[in-house]
Amino acid sequence: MIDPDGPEPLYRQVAAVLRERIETGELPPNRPIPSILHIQQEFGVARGTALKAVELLRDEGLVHTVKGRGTYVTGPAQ
Amino acid sequence: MIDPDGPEPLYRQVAAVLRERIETGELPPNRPIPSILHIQQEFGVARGTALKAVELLRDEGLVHTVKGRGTYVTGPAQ
DNA sequence: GCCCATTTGTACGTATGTATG
DNA sequence: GCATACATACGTACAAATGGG
Repeated sequence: MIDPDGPEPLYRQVAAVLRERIETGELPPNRPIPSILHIQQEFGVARGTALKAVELLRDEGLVHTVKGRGTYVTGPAQ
Repeated sequence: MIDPDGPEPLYRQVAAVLRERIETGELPPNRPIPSILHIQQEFGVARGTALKAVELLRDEGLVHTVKGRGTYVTGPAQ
């Protein structure tokens, strides 16, 4: 899934996996993506790394975050 | 503000600026100094450099750090 | 309104790898 | 070789917002 020894930073690798799930529709619009804790556990990365990955997707406009609730896939019509 | 090409190490230059702000009262006792992230951005240095600058002030007793909260100016009566 | 769990945000400490002078 | 500097990564802690009971 992700390669800790690869040249690509972990947070970029994690972001890439999530990005693909969004683009394939596995994570549909207006639905929450996995929480930071879930991402931590699934990919075996630290909190900061998971946060950075989600931050990247947010900067790309793919997702939007509601504090205290979660991060959601941004629909095409947003 | 700071000179990346100067002979003085960056972390010392950053520390010097913060030290002056404390001594002039711009950063008053028992008040937080800028966070590591803020220092990074303001001075355009890396995280490690910002950390090292604050570490220097801490060694001098000018500030004290509370993990998870921030770094504060140490009052005269401490 | 209050407590509590969940989730996100922010913050610090530390460590490692790489590059430069 | 060493000090400086940057980027990445892990771990931990405190704060704020949300929602359910």
